[in-house]
Amino acid sequence: MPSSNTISHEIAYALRDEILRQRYQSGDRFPSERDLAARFDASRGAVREALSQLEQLGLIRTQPGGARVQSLNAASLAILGPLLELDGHPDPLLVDQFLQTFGVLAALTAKSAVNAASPEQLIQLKKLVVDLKDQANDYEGMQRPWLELLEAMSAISDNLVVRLISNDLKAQFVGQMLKLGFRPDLKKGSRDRLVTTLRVSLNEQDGERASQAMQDHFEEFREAVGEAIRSKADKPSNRVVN
Amino acid sequence: MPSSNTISHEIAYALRDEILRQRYQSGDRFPSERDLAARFDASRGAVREALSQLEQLGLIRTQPGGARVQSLNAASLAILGPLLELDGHPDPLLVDQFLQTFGVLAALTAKSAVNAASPEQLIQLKKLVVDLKDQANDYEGMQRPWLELLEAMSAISDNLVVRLISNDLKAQFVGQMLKLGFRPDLKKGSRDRLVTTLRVSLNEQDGERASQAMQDHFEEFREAVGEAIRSKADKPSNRVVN
DNA sequence: GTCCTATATTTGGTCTGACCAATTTGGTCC
DNA sequence: GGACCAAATTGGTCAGACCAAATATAGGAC
Repeated sequence: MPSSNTISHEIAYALRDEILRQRYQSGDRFPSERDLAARFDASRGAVREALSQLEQLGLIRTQPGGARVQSLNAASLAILGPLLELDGHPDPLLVDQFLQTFGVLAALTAKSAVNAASPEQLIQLKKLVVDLKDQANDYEGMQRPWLELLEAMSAISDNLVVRLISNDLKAQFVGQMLKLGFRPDLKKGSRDRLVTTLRVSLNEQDGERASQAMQDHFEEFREAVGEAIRSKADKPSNRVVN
Repeated sequence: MPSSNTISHEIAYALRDEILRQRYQSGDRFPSERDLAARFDASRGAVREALSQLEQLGLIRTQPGGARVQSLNAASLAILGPLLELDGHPDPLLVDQFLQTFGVLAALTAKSAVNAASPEQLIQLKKLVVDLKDQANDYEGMQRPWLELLEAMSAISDNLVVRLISNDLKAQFVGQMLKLGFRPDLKKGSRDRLVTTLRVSLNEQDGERASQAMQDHFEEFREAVGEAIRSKADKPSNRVVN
């Protein structure tokens, strides 16, 4: 439950949690800085720095006269991580949406990468795909070449927009998953199919096909994760909506 | 140009600009808060709030002993906007990447929305598609129903991850485009094709087809924007003096 | 009673100056 | 040259104060 070494981060963490748990309605007045300083037994400066963080997250909007809580839908992408760890276990729906989104971005990356790759880069990618196939079946052993392949494709496609999104997404999601010791296992058939199709697409430099392979693969992965989550937590989750 | 009413925002703006212009190398020491306070003739508190913003953007990392500049690739999505307006005119490559990314996300939204829509929602969507067709040819007149359609689809598909990404993306990109008085015009044929295909997909509740239509439309839009930028970029830009 | 306006209060934004703890830095000693 | 220790630097926090914008309140006009 920790989240920081500094007081301002602790305050920000606590307040962020309250907002994410819908303790305030969108549009509500937020407690004044002086009240918060008293409540957390901190200085107004520390509170202000915490509020500054919440403002960057798009959770509140400050203005002389008072701060107000904003709609969650207007928030920044950076709240995904906190949202995922709200109740100690990830919300299945949110995880599903995450994977779906990450899937289309990965597919786009694959398409661009394969289409734009130089001959040398094609060779590099082929090598990584082989690694993917030869790798052991344990989770860590398989995860590394997989991430390497994604990273290589990302570097080749050189799409800063996708990279920035992936930064945020990965930082928040992967971190949460690992923290929970979460290892969905992917059926071997799915991986083999991916490897085969990727190989073909690389040989023919057919980005569209690579994209499709990636998309299909993520689809299967998504289902595997969904099952894993369902079997792990039967407890009802209170998803935050709207 | 300035960018805010408060001093801390102004400082953050200036420093962000310098970092984005590669004035510092990744890993470099950042000037101390006291130095910055002296330089901007402001209090240390105001500087600290500015640095807090930069930290949220992932541009710097602070620590007792000194702050350091981080790699741009590790930054948050929120730097896209500032990056777009760096030299007064948007970087064509970045704009292209943006539209490509936004396109696949819009396609995903369309697929989910059409597949998940209730009968009433299908009717609503059809209505919006008709609006799209009937609308006048001027830019503002066409932009509204288009945004309304996207918003409706986003609400129906209810994918918080995509929504959050789109928030950041739209906030930064659309704002920049409008600020530059940028109105790429889309060939009428492209719009008609989109309307027609969307109609069919709605009638048959075929998400896949809606997705494809969206994707194709964005592709054409992307090319139109590319041309518009190229034809505009000939004018000399008013560079900021270092 | 309702509506509008002028006033008082609350609130965010900023400043000054101070203290602590962690990190750097620089020099010393081996 | 490298390991080690002391001093200077730096970020994190606190306290109290002032201003301007926004809000809440009281009062008057209808």
